[in-house]
Amino acid sequence: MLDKTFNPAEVERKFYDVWRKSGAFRCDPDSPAKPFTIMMPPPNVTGSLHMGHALTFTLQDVLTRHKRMTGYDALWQPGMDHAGIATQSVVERTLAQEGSSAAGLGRQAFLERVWDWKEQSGGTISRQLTHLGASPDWERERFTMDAGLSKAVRRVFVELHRQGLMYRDQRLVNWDPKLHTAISDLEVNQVEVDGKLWHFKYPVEGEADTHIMVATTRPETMLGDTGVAVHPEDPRYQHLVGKHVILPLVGRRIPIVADAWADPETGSGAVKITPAHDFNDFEVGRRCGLEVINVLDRDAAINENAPEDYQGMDRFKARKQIVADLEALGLLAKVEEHRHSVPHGDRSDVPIEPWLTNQWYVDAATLAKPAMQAVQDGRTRFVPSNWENVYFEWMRNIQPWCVSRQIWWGHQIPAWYPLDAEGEATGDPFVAMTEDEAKAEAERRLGKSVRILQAEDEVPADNRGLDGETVYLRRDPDVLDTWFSSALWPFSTLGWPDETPELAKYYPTDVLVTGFDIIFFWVARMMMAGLHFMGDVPFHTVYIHALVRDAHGQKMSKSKGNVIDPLDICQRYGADSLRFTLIALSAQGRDVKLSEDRVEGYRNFATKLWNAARFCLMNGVEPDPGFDPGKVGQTVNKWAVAKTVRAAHGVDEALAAYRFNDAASALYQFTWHQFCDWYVEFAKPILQGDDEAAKAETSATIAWVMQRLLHLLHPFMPFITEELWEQFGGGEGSRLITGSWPELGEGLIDADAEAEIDWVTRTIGEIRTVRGEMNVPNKAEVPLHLEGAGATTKARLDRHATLIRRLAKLSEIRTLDRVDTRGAAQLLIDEATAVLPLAEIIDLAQERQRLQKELEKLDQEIAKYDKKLGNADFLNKAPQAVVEEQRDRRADAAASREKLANALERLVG
RNA sequence: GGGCGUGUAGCUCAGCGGGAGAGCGCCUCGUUGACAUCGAGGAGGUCCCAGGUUCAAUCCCUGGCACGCCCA
Repeated sequence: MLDKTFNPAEVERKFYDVWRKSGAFRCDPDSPAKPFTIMMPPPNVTGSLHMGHALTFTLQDVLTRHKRMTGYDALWQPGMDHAGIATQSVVERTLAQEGSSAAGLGRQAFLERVWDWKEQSGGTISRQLTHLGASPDWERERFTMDAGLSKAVRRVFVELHRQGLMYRDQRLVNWDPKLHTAISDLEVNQVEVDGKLWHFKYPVEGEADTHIMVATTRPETMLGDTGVAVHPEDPRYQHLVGKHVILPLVGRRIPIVADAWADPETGSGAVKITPAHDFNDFEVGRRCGLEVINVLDRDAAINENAPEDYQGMDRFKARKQIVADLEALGLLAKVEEHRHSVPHGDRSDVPIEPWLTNQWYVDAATLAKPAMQAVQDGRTRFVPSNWENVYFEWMRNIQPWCVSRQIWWGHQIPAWYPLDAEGEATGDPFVAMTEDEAKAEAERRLGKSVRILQAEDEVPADNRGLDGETVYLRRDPDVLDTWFSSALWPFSTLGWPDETPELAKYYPTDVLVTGFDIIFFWVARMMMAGLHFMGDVPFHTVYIHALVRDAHGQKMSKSKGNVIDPLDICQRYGADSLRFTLIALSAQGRDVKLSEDRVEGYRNFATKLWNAARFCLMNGVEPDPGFDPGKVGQTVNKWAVAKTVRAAHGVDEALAAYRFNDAASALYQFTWHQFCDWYVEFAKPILQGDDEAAKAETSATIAWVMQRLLHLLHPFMPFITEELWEQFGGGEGSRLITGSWPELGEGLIDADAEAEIDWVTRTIGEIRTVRGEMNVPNKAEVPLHLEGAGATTKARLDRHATLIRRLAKLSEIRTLDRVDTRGAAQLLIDEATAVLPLAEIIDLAQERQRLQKELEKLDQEIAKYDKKLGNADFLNKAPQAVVEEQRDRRADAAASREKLANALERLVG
C-alpha cells in the first residue's frame, strides 16, 4: 500500500538509475524509427545548475520523453562547452593561491592543470541535471575539446581559410585589459556609469589666444590624439579647417579636419580624434588620413608612445594626472557631471579598451546571407515567431567576427608562421589540419627545408628567416573563441567531418530550445556553420523560452539575494513539482515569475495524484487486459473515457504548438477537477455496491483512465508517474519511460453520456451552492422535491439518484406535481423548480434576499439580450447561429426569471 | 534613437470579435475509509486611458500613459 504522501527523494534516485541502466535514454541509429533530435545547448564546464538551466532542460526533457513515447528514435544530445576564458580564469585563480601562475608553468603544464581541473571539478551541471530527471543520451556526451570535435574545429578553420572566409586583419578590437585578450562585441556589456565630461582647450597653431574646445570622457586618450574634427558645414570652424592645433602635454602638431562625424549640436561642435582608441575615431582617421598612435599597453597603462612622464601609468591614474596638468596650463575649460555608458567585459567586469591588434576574423556577412534566407524561407522557424526579427536585425548588421583569443585554454589556431631573421612571426601563415601538413605545405611553397618550433623552443642560431637554408615555423599561440566550436555542435557531436550513420540519421536536428539571449551568440552561428558545411539548416524549429525571474519579476542574482536554487527546491518539493511548475508557467512571450508558493501548489498537485492512485489501490482497482474503452456500458464510465480523450487531445495540441503551459493546465484540470473531484466520487458507490458487473467495469475503466493519465503526465512528472505505474500494475518489465503515448480516437467520445454526467455535476453543484449560501450544515441530509421536471430530467434524476443524493447530501429526491415552497430554499434545475424544504433551518429573509439577487442578475441579462435582439443591424448582419444563440439564451434567462419570480412569490406561501 | 513585448481579481498570470477565467491569497463551513499537501461554498474585476473600425471590442486599428527587455 502507498504511503499517505509521495516521498520524492527515494523514488527519484531509484528510477534515475533504473532508466539509465536500462538504456532508455539511448538513441538507436540502427532502428528504423524516425529520428527526433534535440541538441542540448552545452552548458559551461565551469558552471553549476541554476533555475534557467532547470527551465530549459525541463522543456527539452518534456519534448524528448514525449517523442520517445510516441515511437520516435529520440536523441537528446548532451555535452559541455570548454568555456575558454571562464575556465582559464578559474584555474589561474587556483594557481595564484598556490603562488604560481600560468606564465610560470608554461603552456603545456598549464593545459595539463586545466584538464586535471576539468576531470575533477568540471561538468557539475551534467551531474546536477540528473536530479531533474533529464533523459539525454549520456553515453554520447560530448565536450567541445574532445579529439573529434577538435578535429571538426580545425577542419572548419582550414576550409574557411581556403575559401577566403577566414582571414587575418588589423583592426580595433574590444580589448580586455584584465584578461589580456580580445573579446567579441557580444561579450561586451554597456554599463551606465556616472562619469564626467571634461572640456579642454587645444591651442590653434600660429594664432595666439585662439583655442578650439573639445570634450572627452576619457582624458587619457588625448595622448593619442592625431586630429580634431569639425563638421564640414559648421560655419564656426570653416576658417580653421586645414590648420593645426598643438596637442597640449604632447606637443604634437595635429590637423583640424572636416568630417560629418563631428556633430555641430553637441558641445562645441569640435571633437578630438584618437584613431587608435575609439571605434568611431578609427573610421574618421581612415577617412581623413590621420595617424594612428597607440598609447596603451596590454594592461591599458600608458606606453612608450606617450611623453615619458606618463609612461607606465595606469589609465585611471593617467586620467587624473592629465586633467590636473591641463588645468595647471589653464586648458581645462569646464567639467560636467555626465552619465554615460561604458563598455565592460562580461567576464572580467572591467572597462574594455578599443585596441589595435592583429586578429583572425570570419567573414560573417557572407555566411549570414544563406542563414537569413533559410529563416525567410521557413526552413527554420522561430517559436514564438517574433524572435525572427531579432535574428534578422542582427544578421543584417553583422560585423566581421573576431575569433582569436589571447589565452591558452581552447582550440589553438592551426596556423604556422615563418620566422623572420629576428625570430618574429612574419608573412602569411600556413594553415593546415596538422603540424605535418603545415610543414609539407611550407616546404612545397617555399622550396626549402622547414622545421617547426614548439612554443618553448629557442630560435636556432642558423635562423636567417625566409632567406635561410632552413625556414623555421612557429604556431599561432592564440586559441579560438569558444562559440566557434559551439557553432559546429549540431554536426560535430554526430561525428563530422567523418560521414557517420549518426550524421546521416540525426542531421538536420528537429528543435533547438534556448533563451533569447543566445540567439546571436549561438543560434545565428550554428545556422551559418550548418548551412555552410552541411548544406542544410541545423534544426527546423527554434523554440525560444522565457527568462526565469523571481516572484516580483526581478532578475535572479546572487547580489540581490533572490536566487532560488533548483536543487534545493527539488530536495524540498521533489523534482516533479519543480518541473511541473516551470512548465505551467512557461507561457509564450512572458517571463517565468517563479515563487515557492507556486512550487508548493504543484507539489500539492502531485500529492493529489498520489492519493487518487492510493484510492484506486485501496479499492482493488486493477487493469483488465481485455478492456475496451469503446465498449463500456455505465454512463459515468463513458463520461470518464470521453474526458480522458479530451485531455489527451488537449495535451497533444498544446505540445505540437509548444504551448507548454496549456499542456500542463489540461492535465492539471483533468486530473484534479474531473478525475479526482468527480469520477472517483462517482465510482465509490459502484465499487462499494453489489452490482458485480458494474463493479468490474468501473474498476477496469478507472484503471484504464489512470494508466492513460500516468502516460500523459509522464513527460512532465516522470518520477511520480513511473512509481505509480509500477505500483499500479505496470510490472517490472515495462517502464513508463518506454511506454506508448495514448492515441485515442474521437470515436471514444460518447457525447450523450458526456452531456448527461455534465448535467449531474452541474445539478450537484447548484444544490451545494444553495446549501452553502443558506448555511445548511455540511452533515445535514435534506430532502429535494422537484416540480415541473420534464421527461429527460426525470429520467436523468432517476438514473443518477444515488449519486446525486450522496454528493449533494440529500435524504431523498422526489418529483411531485406541486411542491410546498413555504419556508423552503428554491433553485432551478433546467426547466424544473427544486426545493429544499428547510423551514426550520433557513432564514426566510435571507432566502428572499438571495432569490431577489438572482432575479436582478437575470433581469440585467435579459435586458442585454433584448438590446441586441432589438437591433436590426444585428439581426441582419450577425451570423444566423449567433442570433439563434442569443435568442436561446434570452429564452432560457426569461424562463428562469419567471420560475424564480414564482418561487419568490411562493416562498411565504 | 530603433525594435520587441507587457498592462485582465489582492498577487502571479491564462484567455479572447458575440456568455469575464485559473493558481495562490482572503472569508465561511467541514476530523465521512484516497487526500487537511484535503473537501464544500463564497467574496473580489472601468479587462490602463482616449478615439476609430464593426451589427457587436477586454480582444482588431490609431494615438496616449505606464512598465520591462534587446540593439545603437
